[in-house]
Amino acid sequence: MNSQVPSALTAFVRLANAHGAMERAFNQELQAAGRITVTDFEVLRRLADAPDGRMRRIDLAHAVGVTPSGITRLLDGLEASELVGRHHCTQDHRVTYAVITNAGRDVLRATAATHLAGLVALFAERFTQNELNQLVTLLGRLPGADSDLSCPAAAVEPVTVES
Amino acid sequence: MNSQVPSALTAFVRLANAHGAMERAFNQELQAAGRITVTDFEVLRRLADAPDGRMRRIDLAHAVGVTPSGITRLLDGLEASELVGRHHCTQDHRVTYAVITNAGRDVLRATAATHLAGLVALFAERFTQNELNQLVTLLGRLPGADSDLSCPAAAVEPVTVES
DNA sequence: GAGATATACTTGAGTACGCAAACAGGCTAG
DNA sequence: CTAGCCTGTTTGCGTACTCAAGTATATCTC
Repeated sequence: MNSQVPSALTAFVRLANAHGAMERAFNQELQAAGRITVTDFEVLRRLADAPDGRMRRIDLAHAVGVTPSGITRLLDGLEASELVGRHHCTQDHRVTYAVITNAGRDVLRATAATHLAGLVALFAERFTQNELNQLVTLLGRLPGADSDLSCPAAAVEPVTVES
Repeated sequence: MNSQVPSALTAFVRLANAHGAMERAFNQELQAAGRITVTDFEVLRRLADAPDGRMRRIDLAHAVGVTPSGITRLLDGLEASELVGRHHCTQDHRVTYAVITNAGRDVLRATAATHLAGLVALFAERFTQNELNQLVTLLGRLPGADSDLSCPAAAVEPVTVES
């Protein structure tokens, strides 16, 4: 194992371990607070921030970093708990929107308080604001980066949630 | 969503997305090269680097960031493909070691070349050596950090792999 | 306007974990 | 020496995805 390798490997391993540990911790926290997972939380957050509280499923999938089939199953659960609804696009019948419901916003509010506090505390304990910013920009260069698509193709038609 | 929060949240989201994207990419690469996953690779690598090519299962679990039950199932697979064997500790009958086999070392060699090259390339494309070091130290402060336990409680007794 | 191709989404089957509980062996205190 | 606790491991059961393949719908080309 030659001598150029180690830092790249270490970076990857640390990334993986940190992600695993944090995800596990936050999942428990969120499970306790509102019976949702970290990914569910991300979905609700994205929807709540999007215009009209809705997004195309595929954009949502991309935003939270799962595959199209992943978002289907994920939303299956959230639809079953009535935290999001679906809304068919009248212009393009291929696409359907995921729409956050009032119940969804309630759960988001209820969980956001403790979750975000925990998140902030975790980072505040270990980094100065400066270091945190550095971390964010460095992570942003990695593949799969947020791409923070500010929800294109939304805010087009009136919203009517079904089911 | 108040104004202190965003960088912590962004850090976490980027971490998650980067990890997901990289893991998926490397999994495909490794699957093609040697029918193993990223986690399998990590296990083989750790074992190969450990004295006598063996580690206590629980230390291994911690090192690669899975739970004890996770390591059991993970090693089930590697044992089935004869890439690792097991070795009972004669001093403490609770513990059993995972031992890398010759076949395991072969697979590791075969996959390491391309995998590590890919890893290095990925980082080299995006970061200077300096930035990479920064990233590594910042990530090292996150929970679940490597703790690089240099395999305590190993190198004690003669190794005899069974089945 | 008829294919061909691309996009959005769903479904079937499989996998890689996790948690909680069970169990076995070891350690300590009386 | 025995009762209680701690540690290492496995097992049952559940879940959150993945990939590959299938179905609609849209778009592009001639």
